[in-house]
Amino acid sequence: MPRYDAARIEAKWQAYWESHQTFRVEMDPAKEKLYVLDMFPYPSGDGLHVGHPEGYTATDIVCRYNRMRGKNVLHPMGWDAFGLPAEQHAIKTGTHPRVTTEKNIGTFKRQLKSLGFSYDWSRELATTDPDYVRWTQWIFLQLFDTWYDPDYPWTGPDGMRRVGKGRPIAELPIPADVRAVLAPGESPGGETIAVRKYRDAQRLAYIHEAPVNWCPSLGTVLANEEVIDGKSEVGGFPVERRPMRQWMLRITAYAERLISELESLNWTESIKTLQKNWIGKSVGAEVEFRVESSGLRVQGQKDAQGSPSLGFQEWKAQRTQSGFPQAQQPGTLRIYTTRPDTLYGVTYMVLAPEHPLVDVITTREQKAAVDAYRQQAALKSDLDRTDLAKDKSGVFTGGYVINPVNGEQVPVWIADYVLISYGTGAIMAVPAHDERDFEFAKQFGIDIKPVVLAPGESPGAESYFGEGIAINSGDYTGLPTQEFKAKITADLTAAGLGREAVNYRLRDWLFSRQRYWGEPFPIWHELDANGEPTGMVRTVSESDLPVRLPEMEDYQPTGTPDPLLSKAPDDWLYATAADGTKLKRETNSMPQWAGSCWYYLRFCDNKNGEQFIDPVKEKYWLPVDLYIGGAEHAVLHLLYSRFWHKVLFDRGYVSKPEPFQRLVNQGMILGEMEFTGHQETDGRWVSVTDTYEVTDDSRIPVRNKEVSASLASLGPKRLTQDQVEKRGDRWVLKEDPSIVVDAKSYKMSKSRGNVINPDFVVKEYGADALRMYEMFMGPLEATKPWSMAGVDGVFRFLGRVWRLFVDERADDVALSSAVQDVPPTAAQLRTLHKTIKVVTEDLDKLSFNTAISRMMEFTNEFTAMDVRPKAVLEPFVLLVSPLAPHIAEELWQLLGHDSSLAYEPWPTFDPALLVESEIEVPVQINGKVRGKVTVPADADQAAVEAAAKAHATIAANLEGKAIVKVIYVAGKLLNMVVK
RNA sequence: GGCCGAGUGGCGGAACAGGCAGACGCAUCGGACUUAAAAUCCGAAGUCCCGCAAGGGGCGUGCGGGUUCAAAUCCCGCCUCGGCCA
Repeated sequence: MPRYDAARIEAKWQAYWESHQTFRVEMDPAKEKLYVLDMFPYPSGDGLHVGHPEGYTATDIVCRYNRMRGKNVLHPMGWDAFGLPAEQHAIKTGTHPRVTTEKNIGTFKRQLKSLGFSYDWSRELATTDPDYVRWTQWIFLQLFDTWYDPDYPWTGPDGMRRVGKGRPIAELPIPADVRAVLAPGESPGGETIAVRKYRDAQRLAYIHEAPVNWCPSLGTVLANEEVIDGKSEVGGFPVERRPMRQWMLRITAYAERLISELESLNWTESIKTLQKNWIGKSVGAEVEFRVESSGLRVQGQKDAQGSPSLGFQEWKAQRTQSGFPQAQQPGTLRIYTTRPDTLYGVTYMVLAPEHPLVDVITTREQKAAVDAYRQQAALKSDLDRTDLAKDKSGVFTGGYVINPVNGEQVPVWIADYVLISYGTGAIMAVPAHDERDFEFAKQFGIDIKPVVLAPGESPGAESYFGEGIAINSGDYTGLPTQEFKAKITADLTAAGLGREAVNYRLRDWLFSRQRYWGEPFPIWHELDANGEPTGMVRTVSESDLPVRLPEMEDYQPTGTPDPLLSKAPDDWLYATAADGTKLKRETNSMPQWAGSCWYYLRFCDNKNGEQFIDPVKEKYWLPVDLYIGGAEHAVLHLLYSRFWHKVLFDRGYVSKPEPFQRLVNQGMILGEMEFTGHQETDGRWVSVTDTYEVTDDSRIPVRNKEVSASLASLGPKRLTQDQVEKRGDRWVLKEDPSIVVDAKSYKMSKSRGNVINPDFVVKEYGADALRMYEMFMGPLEATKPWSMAGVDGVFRFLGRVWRLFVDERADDVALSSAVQDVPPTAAQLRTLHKTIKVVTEDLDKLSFNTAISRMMEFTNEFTAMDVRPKAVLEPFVLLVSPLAPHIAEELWQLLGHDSSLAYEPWPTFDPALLVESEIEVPVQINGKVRGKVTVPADADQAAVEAAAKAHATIAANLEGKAIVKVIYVAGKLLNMVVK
């Protein structure tokens, strides 16, 4: 009984592809290339999830289809293998993370292979491979060796003219005053400490003392996303803000290009918007306010120009001459604002609590309060500080500055709603026209001074946050916001008091982790005679890469903010340079993002021992033509890789400015739909809409979704589909339709117990059925719920395809007698060619679900036929093959072919064969379909009209009415408007 | 609160550029095959009303309006859900 036996067929063909190296690919300049990439997975201990094969199947279909279309297809797979879980496991069990990782990779690889994906496995790589780490570190050295010159005009290999380029640090001009600084024993013109420091401060990879989320209880630093309400997401332990020495990557230098060069990419607008919003460009102005010189501390202080403290007017006069300085000068406060048009409405200033000027400006009387506030603010994360819903807090410093436009004295506050990392870390507050300033001023009783009038309004409103017409603004009064901004920015620039400034929400990338299981930095710190760091660093030479991870005695956190690698053995940690300098290794490690930033490059040339990629191969394979992965990486991963790519581009290592030409996010797969009822302890059912708020001694019925959280105490109960039915737009209990139940699909999660294991599906239904189902569920990009019954449905379809060819009642697997070498009929040819057309067009659109529908229709039609011409079935097998490759190969072989169909030419359709001789035209009266008429395909309007009038129902509808108008859409529809 | 996306039968979904709403699949119901079942094959089916029936009619794409001969599709105003950001 040769039934469709997925297990047998799939094992057979997977072995065939492997032994024949069917999908091995090499560069071939004679052939057009196609690079199709999946976001490689983190090999977790849980194994593959049904969400993974969704994207992988989509890319695999595209690859198999395009191979048949003659493209040279690169389709690799690898592992994003550094990551926290393996290290957490090491902390618990002492198992080396590499052991855990390799084991997990083994599982993932077995699972992926069982799905029959046409990867070129010879290109497999893991970010943890020492050979890969070597080049990740090498790229880090390029970042370290690069500074961004924002004014450099150049034309790239892509032919585009740009201003701004990442250039070798050796080309960085050293200002004379830096060159002039000589430490004892240094001679002019050499590599002085001052020059080195100057360079280090300009590099794309630089060391920065930055406040981070330090969680003492967990012994680690946490990412912002891992901190909720000032507590660790895991365990709920307190988290401190604490400044730590960190490696940063200067991604902000590329912010503008990361926005503008999105333009040419074939990504959905929504992902582009997501990236743009993340980068968050704003154009405004920097303005300097003079610190009031009557203040105690400022007295006698010298200002920037070296002259004794000047009065406000003299200072202004001097500024008009000198222009706006590059950096904030002593005796002034520099702020960033997006609304320079509201300068006349400033009633106070706010410094971030960490702002260095706080120490200078705070008066003796206020010092205690300010110190206390700073301490308290240090404990909060940026997220908590800017949360709009929270009460505003702040303290007056006692100091004042002078508003440059009107000479008014303005009090200076500190408040944690201003972040040190955004703009200049200080703002001018205009409570009348900024929501947060308004809330703050209300709370502390500060003046509110309206200077913008909403269009069409009359004065009187206390606050207005939009654009409008200026009032109470000196000579600027009457100007619309946009004009005002432009004019005052120009005036401030001319007066040396301000300048236009662009700011980004995007921050430089914090690139350090205190973990073991990550790439070590190829960096040495110089030590002085006492073994203390001098602040000078040097790089590990390229020939000494990779810097391997040391073997550790254990993986327990240090209990201090010191990275785990600081516990490494001394022979790893210390060295002496050829010049006798004592060196200590950098002990931070790189974040998981690092490895995933450039894996798409290495796939093109994964065995190269000389270079991270051969430029010839880079030119041939890049960019990635189609990149598919989850939307959770829509921002960070894509932004980071684009940034690295652009640096490599500027430095001449890659020839294309962008790595991923087309990007598609697959939607999330939810668990099966669940029906949940809620039951009282005594067994009575409670409607979801009638939940009870449980108070101390009574239950108050409410009709309020918000309290559904309290349902847990009432005992939610899973119901089966036959216990419920739909009434209107809600689901109710069958036995008591007054009880409304919940009907919802949830995210798959271990705790909910609704996770589907692909191994199970493959075992029960086969890989082809799983692949087909994943594609048949709905559009690739949509979120959609899993349904095991749906898997069963496509499995039955594959069985029908099987029986189209194979007689199940025969003893051996052989072609059915219905499959004959006879010429197809015109109708059969039409069906075939229509199927070829639809499937081809759908695959081009990644519209897999409709392609499958069409194949089902084909199958249904031919199942009914006793004679099935081979000439029709053969092309059909080819159409099926990208989606269900195993069964297709098997049927192809049954049809008498002795090699894989993987490179058979894709069937083409003949439009002439699609033409029908007769067509059915729906006939409408006043836009409502009243009947259909069948006419020859070439019938003209008159013929269709005549046929329509002869139609009984239509004739009845026309009776006694006058035809006012007739609309005829050729071959599609006839609409008669009657009165 | 802001930005992006989505709401179509019992369920997943289809409908190209405004032209027959519900393709295809699941679940359901009926029939055939079978001693019986499974499997398979054939068929019915948005919903309400009229009719013995063939058939005919009303209502229908989250809600309310609008444009049009014609709206799931375009416009205006809402509601709900999802994602991202705050």
